Amino acid sequence: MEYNFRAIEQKWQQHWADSNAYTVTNDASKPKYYVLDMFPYPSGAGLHVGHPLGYIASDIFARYKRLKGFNVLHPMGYDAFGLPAEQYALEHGVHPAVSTAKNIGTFRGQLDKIGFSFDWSRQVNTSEPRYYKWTQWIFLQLFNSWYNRASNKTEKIDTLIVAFEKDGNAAHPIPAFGKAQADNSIHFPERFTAEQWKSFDEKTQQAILMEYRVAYCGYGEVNWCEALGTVLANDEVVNGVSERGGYPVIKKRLRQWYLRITEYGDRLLQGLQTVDFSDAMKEMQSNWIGKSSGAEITFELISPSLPEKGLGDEVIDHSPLTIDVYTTRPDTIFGVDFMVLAPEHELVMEIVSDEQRAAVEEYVAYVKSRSERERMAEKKISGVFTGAYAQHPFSDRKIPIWISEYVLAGYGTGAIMAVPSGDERDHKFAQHFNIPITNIFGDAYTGEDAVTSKDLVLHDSDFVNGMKAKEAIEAVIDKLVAQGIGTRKTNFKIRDAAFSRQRYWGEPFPIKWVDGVAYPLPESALPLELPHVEQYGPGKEGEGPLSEVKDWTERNLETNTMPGYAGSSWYFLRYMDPHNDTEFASKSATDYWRQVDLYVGGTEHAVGHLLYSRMWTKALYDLGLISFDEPFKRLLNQGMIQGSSRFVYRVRGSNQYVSAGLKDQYEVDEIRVDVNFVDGVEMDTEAFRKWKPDFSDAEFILENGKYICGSEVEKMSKSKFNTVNPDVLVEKYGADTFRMYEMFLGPVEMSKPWDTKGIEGVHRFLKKLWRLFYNEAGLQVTNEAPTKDELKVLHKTIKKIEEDTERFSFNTSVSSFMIAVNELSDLKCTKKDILAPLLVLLAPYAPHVSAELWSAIGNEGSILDAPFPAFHAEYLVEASKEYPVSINGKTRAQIDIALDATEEQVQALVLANETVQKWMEGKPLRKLVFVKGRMINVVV
RNA sequence: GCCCCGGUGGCGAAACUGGUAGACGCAGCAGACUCAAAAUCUGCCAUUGGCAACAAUGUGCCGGUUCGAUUCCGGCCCGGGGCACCA
Repeated sequence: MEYNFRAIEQKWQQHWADSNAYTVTNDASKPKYYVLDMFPYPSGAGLHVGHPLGYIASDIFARYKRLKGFNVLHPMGYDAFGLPAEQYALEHGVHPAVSTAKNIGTFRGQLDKIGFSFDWSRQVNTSEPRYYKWTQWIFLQLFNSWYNRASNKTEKIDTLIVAFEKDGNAAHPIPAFGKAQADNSIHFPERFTAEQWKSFDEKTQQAILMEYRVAYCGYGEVNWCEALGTVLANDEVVNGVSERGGYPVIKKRLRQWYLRITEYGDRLLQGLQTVDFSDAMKEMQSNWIGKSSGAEITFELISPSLPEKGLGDEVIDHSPLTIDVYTTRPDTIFGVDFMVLAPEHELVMEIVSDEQRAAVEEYVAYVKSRSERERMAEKKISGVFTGAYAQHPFSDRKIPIWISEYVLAGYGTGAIMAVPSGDERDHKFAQHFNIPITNIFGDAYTGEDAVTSKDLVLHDSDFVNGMKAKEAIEAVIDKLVAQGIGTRKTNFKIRDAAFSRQRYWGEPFPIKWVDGVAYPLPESALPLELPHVEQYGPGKEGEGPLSEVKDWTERNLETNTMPGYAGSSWYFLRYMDPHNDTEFASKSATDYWRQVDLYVGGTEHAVGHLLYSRMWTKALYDLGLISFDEPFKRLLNQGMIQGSSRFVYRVRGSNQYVSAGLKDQYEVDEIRVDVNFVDGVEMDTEAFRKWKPDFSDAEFILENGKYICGSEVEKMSKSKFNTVNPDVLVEKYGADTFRMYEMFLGPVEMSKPWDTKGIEGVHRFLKKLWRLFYNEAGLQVTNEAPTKDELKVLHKTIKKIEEDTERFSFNTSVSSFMIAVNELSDLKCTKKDILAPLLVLLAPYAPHVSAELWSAIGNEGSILDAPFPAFHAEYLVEASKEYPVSINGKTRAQIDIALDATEEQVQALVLANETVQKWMEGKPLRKLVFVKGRMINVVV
């Protein structure tokens, strides 16, 4: 009987679907295990072989855990809202709801063929009202919350109102004053008393509360993408252009919704220590959060109204202007030679001298005109002196104040103290503008480069002379605090996340505007359904398409929609209880499933999705809605599968195509060809002629009778003709072969180019496995007792598969299966006691063929729930190899031995070993030295 | 520029806390079966020298630690990824 994979796979996929074999219950009696894939947005392009890589890895692991006796949650769904889905719809002139539904259909069909164990009864789709009802609901929780820095927790906004009524905001200063003012006409002080609070009208009170809300609306500099007609979050902008489409992005001041993720910076950083992410991932996240510590120092301005100018009488008697700077190196304070303000700094126009005013205005205008992209592309040194001076806090030096675009308005205080001898950028700036440099590092500073080491003693630095950075930083901060002119300060690079899009295809905000105040809709109004519109392209400047919907604007509803990451920030919770109509997920469900034990996906979401979901989880945790504050316990990043493109070489001006080895003899043009009719590098010239009409009468200049293509590894994409469709491979070799081959390519975490060539080897393995069971005469499996050799093969394999699967080394697992089948073939093993457990081991990797053979040899029950075979070390205990070694003239033997052997077993084995006996020559055994798990040194 | 990760046959790769480097697979070569082909099976397959047994060399390069280094340490070269005026 032949291995008929098509019939087998169809039969079992049907069987498992009909019997709901993958449906899981929230069964608290079994230990749980949650394996999650990053859900896809259903693009219309269809899958290529790179897409299922992570899904196959997670499927193997989920099936493995199930065999190990866990109740495994392994769901799948669709991230259907957001820019990619909408852009696809726009490009194809179809309504996003229609294209999304169609793409989901295609996607599902492709996935089903590969034989995944997803519990589709738990499927979620972020664009369905019954799902986004709860996205909106969670948004309302965030809107109705504030971050209490004192308790370090997200709390209900009511608790803040109570605090205001009692003590004003003395204990809870506004986190970023002015940031949340959507309406510039409302004014309120930064600090207020209880009485003041009570005296404010509703509008002012609401404006104040907005300054605290975790989800808030305000004016801010946002990344505006004209081509996409929307605002983008920082992580959606790469090198000054949009991540999606590569369109230019400019800074623009707009009304925007934000998430106050900055308040969670410290916890997001600390939480990284409790999760199992790769070092690279943790580093990317901590770089993005960008915590630094130092001091904020107040510099006092020297009044420009100097006596010789004769303006003395005119000066109003207010206290002198001050400028706060942030520095991580307060120890270098005696090296301050100038200060620099960001051109956007609010004091620039106040401090500028009359002589410098024109130059400063010109420079500010110039900076404003420059796009983000230009700034990044040409980092030339630029700046202007303001004509103003500040007083050095500890000496009588006059510090000139400059402005320059190298100082960013959005970080720290938007102003710095410049220490050219201790900072590269300050050094270059000083050199460029010929500002004299004070050396505080003695001989270590040569005048060429700034000294950035923290391990050198300071010179010419008054009370910190002779100290190294660490000590001096403390000394300076102490003195600043004592004099009331500075504080210890921590800063974060992370900014609040822009949470609104001026687009159609997203969750509507459950917010209503009344007289310039945002009010939440009542829960009973959820879901607030996205209205159907015909015109869903970008709307008028700063406003989304919803602003064109009359019914919508009449109800004064918010016209922005939520960004793509809204729905994906909590979907892992919905899988736990997907049909719940009264809660986003019941507490009992979230308490049972808790964190995702294994999350599989690409690294591209490092600073977007992963950070946002971590933040949402922390907020929900603080509010008592779930009982864990990190969503993902362990993260596995699968590598990218690259395409391997093929080229032909057309002799210029002809229809002759020359093989790669001979192309240097001609003047040629390089043309991409579809990899699917190239076998390795040898092209099927007939298929090429048929490919496009242009090539139908192509002639070929061959080498050794073959046409050899050129090749290059690049990203897999349709336009490069290097995509390989999994459907084709599944049709030709079967899902089991495809799954195992994807794993066999190399470590999952590693990026590698796709190469179809080797798939035959894996297919041969499955055929060989099949022949252990069946020959021409039929089923050969017997109930005879296995031999020692057969048991050894089995248990060696159990051990390998278990270890390798646990550490995600799926490629070596596949090799181990091949070795096992080769060895059992050599032993002509047909024993059920060996083959049945082997099938269980194989079931996660090649579920269909395993199930077929498992039932063929008369096993009861489903292989999906068969117990994972137990490993017995005693079958492996025997010396397999000896190596004589001479060390320092003494003879030693090294013996390879079973890993799990007990000490007595080792003793017995060593003494029985022939080689050792020979060396010992009757002398007593002196010492056994374990060298490495399974190796021992014998000292005679 | 800074921070990660990697560099092993013709190719994809393995070697888990230092212990026979190249498992397993692809490609290649030789052979068996066959009228023939496919399928299958067997053997060979790092480099150099040799008919051979064998010998020498060999995990990007240079040096170190060790009885022993792909693995650990120091310095360099190359490739991939991330960050990039964050004071």
